[in-house]
Order: sequence, then structure tokens, then C-alpha cells
Amino acid sequence: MPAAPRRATTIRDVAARAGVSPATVSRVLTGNRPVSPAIHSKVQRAIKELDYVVNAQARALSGTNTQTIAILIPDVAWSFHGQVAHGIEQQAIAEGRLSLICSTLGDPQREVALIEMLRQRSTEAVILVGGADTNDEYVSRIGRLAEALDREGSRLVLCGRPAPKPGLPVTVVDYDNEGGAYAAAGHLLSAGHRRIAFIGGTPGNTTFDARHAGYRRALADHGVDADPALTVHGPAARGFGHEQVRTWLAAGDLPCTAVFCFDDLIAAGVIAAARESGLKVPDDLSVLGYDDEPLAIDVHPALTTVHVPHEELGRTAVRQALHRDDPMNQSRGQSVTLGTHLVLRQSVRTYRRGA
Amino acid sequence: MPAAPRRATTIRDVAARAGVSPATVSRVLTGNRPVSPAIHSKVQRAIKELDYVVNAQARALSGTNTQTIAILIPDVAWSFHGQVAHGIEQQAIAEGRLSLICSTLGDPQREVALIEMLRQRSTEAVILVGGADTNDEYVSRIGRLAEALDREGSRLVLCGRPAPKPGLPVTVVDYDNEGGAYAAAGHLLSAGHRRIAFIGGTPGNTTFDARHAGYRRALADHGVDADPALTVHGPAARGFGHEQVRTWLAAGDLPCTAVFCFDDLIAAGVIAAARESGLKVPDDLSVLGYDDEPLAIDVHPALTTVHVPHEELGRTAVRQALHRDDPMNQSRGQSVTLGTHLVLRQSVRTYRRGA
DNA sequence: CTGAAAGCGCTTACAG
DNA sequence: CTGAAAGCGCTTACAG
Repeated sequence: MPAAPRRATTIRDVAARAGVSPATVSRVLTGNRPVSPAIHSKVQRAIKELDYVVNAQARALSGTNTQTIAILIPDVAWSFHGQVAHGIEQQAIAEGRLSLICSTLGDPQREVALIEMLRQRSTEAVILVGGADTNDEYVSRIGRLAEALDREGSRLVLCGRPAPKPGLPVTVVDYDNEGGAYAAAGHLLSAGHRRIAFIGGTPGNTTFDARHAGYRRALADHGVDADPALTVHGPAARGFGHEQVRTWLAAGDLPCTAVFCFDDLIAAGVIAAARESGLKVPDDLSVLGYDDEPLAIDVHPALTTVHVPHEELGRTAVRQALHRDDPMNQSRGQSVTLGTHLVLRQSVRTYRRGA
Repeated sequence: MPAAPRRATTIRDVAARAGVSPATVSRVLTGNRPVSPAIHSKVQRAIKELDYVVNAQARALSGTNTQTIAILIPDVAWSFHGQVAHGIEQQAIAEGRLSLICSTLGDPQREVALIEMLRQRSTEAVILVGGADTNDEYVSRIGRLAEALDREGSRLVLCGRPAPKPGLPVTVVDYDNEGGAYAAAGHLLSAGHRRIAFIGGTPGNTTFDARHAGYRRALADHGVDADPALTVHGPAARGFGHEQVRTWLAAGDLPCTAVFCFDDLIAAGVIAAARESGLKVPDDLSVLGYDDEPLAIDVHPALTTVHVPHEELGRTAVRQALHRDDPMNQSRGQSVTLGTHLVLRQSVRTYRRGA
């Protein structure tokens, strides 16, 4: 048996079968030019019979928009990004676009390589999800990519981080990280806590910087000095929260009555370690998270945390990317910031006033 | 200000700048033909200076492999699929491929539409992740798509479901759903449980059918009659598990001493509802999950569940898709089934033997 | 090792 | 409304 030809059906095959020219088939396909009903149905039938699909490469090459939006997220297996991606997809469908997700796996090298591959594919917009580093090299690299995409008629969208520097051709859709942290820390302070640790995150990361700034502002507004020893940097991972509690206990006693965790994953680790050590949450230790991931209601006690509008972030990112110049668009040309809010559950203890 | 030209840099621009022919630039780009060192570096410099990236459409059109693997998952925001996708990405990177994820949002219509779009893009392989329906219409549609992709030199890979029917040009990478369920139900039976409910899932879905079959086989092997009233169908959602416990309690008492949940999400709902109702897990009710999602260690008590090798499933899917004909490949041309195993934690109570 | 030319599968002015 | 032709940006035999 000879090897199969491995040749896909082309527009010429369809044209031959329908007895028309390739140009006419193309007109039926795009639907943007009048075709007589009789020929139209003949062509449609030929397409069905041959199970023909247009070659998107060829189509894109001859000048048509690819109608594709790319989403870059650090890790698909991470709920935060998955939810934002979900919002992006919903809106992409509503706008008739195909959306593709790629993981950077947290590697800036890979992120750049992926953006290059997406440039090659003439993607309509590239959406970068999540916080980022603020070091000069990365910022200037992002700047160059933004300009290259702009030059080629595409658009770089930053979703969940501020613009790295002013004047760049980027679309920004962010959420109020600092405000959420301010409200959350304020809640702990109002509940009577004075020794509040902040654990997780890395300075220089936009998300850490904003959340930690909100924490410090709340302390300052309540006249509490921030003890530097109570801020502990670390990865945004469950294991880190777990380990930190063990470290504190191994060193003697807890240095705080409440822990403000950089995110819910860390908070889950803190709660698990507390239970294993015989500490009661919130009686012996109050725990606060950030992100309001699905997990927050399944840990015990349920986690008080800051809600981030994940899906709305994604939907807005697509809308802004596609309609940034629409006269109808309220927030035309501006960067958009969505609100965050505190969700009260059971992981924070209230001390009596003045106690 | 006139509109920017919006024209991307092409190989001709690079050629002109380097003072060579486009063919030579192409040779530098692909690297598959000798080029003199001097010219090579001149071209490289021109590429850098112009910030040039090849047009993937044009490249694909002239016959080169797209080096792209597409992953179709029901929902990015769902941990199970995210983890499998993660494994796929790892292996895709190792194989030098670009992997793209698309969500079907659980809509078979959309799944087919996406596969069509991927056919258009000459994707090297299309990986379908997760269980599926077994109705005739869907099966024959998948069959047609498999054949179309095969004809075009691509490959359909089913990851986490069996082949819908024999003789199809598909690559199958599945996990032992039935065996895992058999072991899990056997564990409950050995622990002394006799009234074991099975909740969640839908008949006709490959995943449900396999898990429920394992459950029934274990009951039969232990000489326990399966009470049909103890099997309750429903969505694979946390809310369903929660609701089912409330329904049982509202109707009087629990009809069982243990609940085998179709997946961990349902189990999380059952545990939450039990706690709200003042029932102790596992003393008053034993709960068993399936999938071993990250969540399983954060619910309280930690969930006894069946581990699914999510990432390994993904890695294997890519390996099989790309090397299915390699003489070196051990499982060449065969469908692969990965093992599952029970993970014992704290949500199952052991009754005294004979009690 | 290098260049001129053909061709990949489409779309879209350009004629009719 | 329809067809013949040019062109999109590459790659790769084909000559040299």
C-alpha cells in the first residue's frame, strides 16, 4: 500500500467539484461578496462532501485578520490564572475570536520566546496575565515587545499588573491590589490585632509591592509601627506558609496574633501547620488570605480573604484590547482598574476593643 | 499624522540590509543548509537590528511543520485539566514544540468548532483531555474528525478516555479509572462499610461508567448487593455534593455510612454539608473522593481519594502523539493506560471486623 | 556556498 | 455576479 498523499483538500478541489473558479469558492467562504444562490449552494455542497476547511495560514498570509487572541499565564494548573483565562475565553467567544492559552511556567526567558512565536503568528492581541518583576532588564524587554507588536498591528495587554513605564503602547487592565490589602489589614487592626505578620511574596514583584504597601499604609493609619521582622518574604506556595509557622514555633513562640498571607495558598499552609501544632485558628492565630480562590471555602475554618474579580479581569482585558479606540468605549485609551473587596469568613478573631 | 504602515518586517528587508538574497536569509533562519560564516553573521545582525521574526503563516504554507500541539480541555479553571495540561506543556517544551490550550467549556458544539479551527492551522496533534459522552452522534463526529486529521497528517489524541470505537486513527492515553474505583470501594468494604452510596457523574460519560463499574465490581466481590437507590447521578460540582447531603438529611436519616464521590469537588461539598449539619466525618459519615486534587489535603478531615497521574498523563500523551511510530517506542501503536492508586488520609472510618 | 524562480493556498482588486 | 491574475512571505529544488 503506497503512503497516503497527506495533502489536505484545497480551494481548487472544491472549485473543480462545484464547477466554478477558486475565486468564487473564496467568496462563498468569506461571505463578503455577492454570489448567486444556485452557485452558493453548489459550493456549499462540495465543501461538505470534501470535508474541506480553509487553510488559516494561507488566509492570514493574504491579509485577513487572524481573529486570534493569545493568553500568557505563568501556570495553567494555578487557579488564579485559570480563572482569569476563563474570563478571557468567555469574552473572546462573545467577540468571535479564538483564544489560545500558553504557559510561561514562570520563566521570563520562555515568556519572551512565546511572545516571539505569537508575533510570528500574527496574533491580534497578546494578553499577559499576572504580576511581574520590575527589574530594568525585564521592563525594557517588555517595552521592546510592546513596540514590536504595535508596529505589526497587534497589541500587548497587561492584565493584573500596572504599566511598567509610561508612554508604552500597551493596554492595562489591573485590579486594586493596594486597596484590597489596605482594607484587609485595616480589618485586622480594627479587630484589635497589633502584631500582624506579612508572609510570602518577593520585593520587586508588582503584586507583592502593592499588597505590602497596602499593609503598611493601614498600619501607619492606625498608628502602629511596622516591625520589619514581621515581614517574611517567600514563594507564593502552600509549603511556604506551612514551613513559616513551623519555623516560628521552633524558635519559641508566635511573634504575632495575626498573619496576613500574600495569597490563599500560603494561608492554607498556615492553617494546616497551625492545626498540626495544636494551635486553634482563629483563637490562637488569625489568618488572612488574598485572592479568594475556590479553596478558601474548603479550608477549615473558612478563610477571610480579599476577593479579586478574576473573570471580570479577563473579560475586560479582551474588551479593552479589541475596542480600545471605539468611540463608544467609556474607558477608551485609559488603563482600567477593577475593585477588590474583603470577604469576611471565619479565620480572623476579634479582640474586645481596648483589650 | 498619517496612519502607520502596519507592515511587518519581511525576509526581503533583512536580505536588503544584509546585502544578500532572501533565499540566503531563509537558509540562516532554518539552519538546515550551509551558509558561509561571514554572511551568516551579517544576516544575524540585520535580523537583530530590524527586530525581525519570521512569519509563521508563510513558513507553514511553504511546507514546514508547524511544530504546534493543541490541547483541548473542558475548562481551564478546573484543576484536573490544568494539571494534565501542565504535563503536556512540559513534554511539549522538551520536544521543542509550542503547545496551545483551548477550552471547550464543556460544549460539544464548541469542541468540534475548535477542532475545525485547529485543522485550519495545521496543528501537529490535537489532544482531547478528559472523559466524554458515548452517544452515537458524538462518537461518529469524533470518528470523522480523527479521520480528517489523519488524512491531513495530523493526529487526534484522546487523553483520559478510551477509544470511542475500534479501528479509528487515534492515539489513546488513558488511566485506570475502573481499577482505582475498585480499590477505593474495596477499601470501604474492608473497613466494614456495607451501605455505600455513589454520588455524582452521569451515565453515558466514559469516566462515570468506568468509576461506577469499579464500585459495582467491588460490591459484588464482597458479596454486597448494590442498592440502586444509593447511586445518585449529578454534576461533578461541589454544590451537588453539598446539596445531596442536605437532601438526605431533610428526608430523615443518612441512607449510608460511607459516600463514594465521583470526584474530589463533590467530596468537598459533602464534607462541608456534613459539618454544617453537625455530622462528624468520618465518625458519622465516611467520605471518599476521586482524582487527588490539591484541594484534597486542605479539606478537613483530609480526604481519602484515588490518585490520578495527571501530569504523567499529559506527558505521555505528547510522547505517544509524536513518537507513535518510533521503533524505539515501547508502546508503539498501542493505547497506553496509566495506573491509579488509593491515597489513605482521614476521611474514612474503620469499623471493627464483624461489627 | 549563493541566487533566481516556482510554488504553498488563499483573497482581492481588475476586467468583464 | 464571475473569472484570470497578482500577491501575501516564506522554503526549496534547480542551476551555477
